[in-house]
Amino acid sequence: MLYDFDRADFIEKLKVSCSKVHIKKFSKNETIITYIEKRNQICFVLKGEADLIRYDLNGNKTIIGHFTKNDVFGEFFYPANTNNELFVEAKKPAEIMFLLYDDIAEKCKKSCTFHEELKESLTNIMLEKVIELNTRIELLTKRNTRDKLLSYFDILSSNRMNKTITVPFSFTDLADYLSVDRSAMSRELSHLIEDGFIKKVGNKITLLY
Amino acid sequence: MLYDFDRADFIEKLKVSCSKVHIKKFSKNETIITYIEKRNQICFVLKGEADLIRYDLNGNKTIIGHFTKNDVFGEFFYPANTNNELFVEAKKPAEIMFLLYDDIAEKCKKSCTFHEELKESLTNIMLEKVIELNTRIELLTKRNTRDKLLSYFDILSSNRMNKTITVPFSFTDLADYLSVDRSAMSRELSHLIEDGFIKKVGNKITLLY
DNA sequence: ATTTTTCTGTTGCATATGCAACAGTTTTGC
DNA sequence: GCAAAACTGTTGCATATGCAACAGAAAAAT
Repeated sequence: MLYDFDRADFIEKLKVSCSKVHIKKFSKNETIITYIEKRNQICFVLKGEADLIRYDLNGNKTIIGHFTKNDVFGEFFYPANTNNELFVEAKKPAEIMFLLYDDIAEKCKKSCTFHEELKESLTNIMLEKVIELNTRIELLTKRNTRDKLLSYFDILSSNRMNKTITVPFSFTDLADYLSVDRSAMSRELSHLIEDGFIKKVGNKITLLY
Repeated sequence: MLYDFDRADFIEKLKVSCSKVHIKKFSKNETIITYIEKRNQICFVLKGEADLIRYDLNGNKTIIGHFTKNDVFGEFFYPANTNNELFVEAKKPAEIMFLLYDDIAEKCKKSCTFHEELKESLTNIMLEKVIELNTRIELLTKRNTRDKLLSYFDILSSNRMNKTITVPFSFTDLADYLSVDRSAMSRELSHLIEDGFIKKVGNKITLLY
């Protein structure tokens, strides 16, 4: 069944048994890929963390996605006609595995022992990606900063089944992720504390409701 | 190659040769599905138009997605743990084809002549969905209403390769789609006209830049 | 250990946005 | 064909948000 898919297991298998992949290390703040030409590239995070970042024409930065171990990204998943500068940057020392979709679809047949399984896994990865993106859309469609913050905390909280969560961003980056001004978000965090919705110690947030 | 995938063709094939699908007609404003239980349902628009709608706890309406002929939707693509009321509603008289993922993955083998192709097509559909959602995220991360409107018009314009576009929504619904207040959006449209960015006749918009 | 850079929480101010209300128009339903 | 409902553009007002600037704290670089 689809929802039992074990991505960690799949990535490990791919790493050891497919000759078409290659792996590269990146130090902090290094650019992993830019979104301009490799229409069929798929990337897997083996270690570390990375952000998908956009700068628009006004210089506003937006964190489109935040990726950690076993997450997947790449231009393969992105519309080709975007006008903005897009790139993925390592936020912590990272190890990334690269793969071309064409190698799965066509040429890999001889070298991989689990070619069919690989193709099916790709479907699973897509599905997870779709769900991840729909979650993000739910966040971004909230009408104000307060609701964005609360929704974001809610999602983290229910994922980890814990009322206390550790924000995996700096608050500067969280603002870019929620697509709001940093100082305005900071102010709203203070209000949430005043109003008794949350408790905040460093980057640990406890939901009080 | 993946980017040559012909979804219209695929849907037609599925319709005539798979015994597992069923087709149903809906009149305007009728609810097609609610997102609560059918975790593996996939829906195809054969005719008409439909919106994926969310009402949050404050009663705010958001149009999460807008679907026309050959578009795909369904709870299969949505995170299970969402707290909001979600449903798809026909905006024009619609004909929808329903399919369960499990039927593709397992049981369909005997009845469908093109089972393998079907599975591969599903990957393509997922990929298109991912790209569609990433486009939507680009829109929603714009910091203000003006940029959202211009981005939205840009996307329509480049899709149809025409500086004049027909907005497929009422302006009321467009506001819900961009996740902004209707009157504020209306005001901003007026400013865009004043400032010479666009021309507007009814629901036809011409980009002047 | 020391310097430099980044992050954080604040605040004052300008402005964009949300909200409510209204009237004119268009669309829908009967 | 008529009445009801939905859509549209506008406005006044309250407020949330963006923007700029600042100082102290924390983290990174040397």
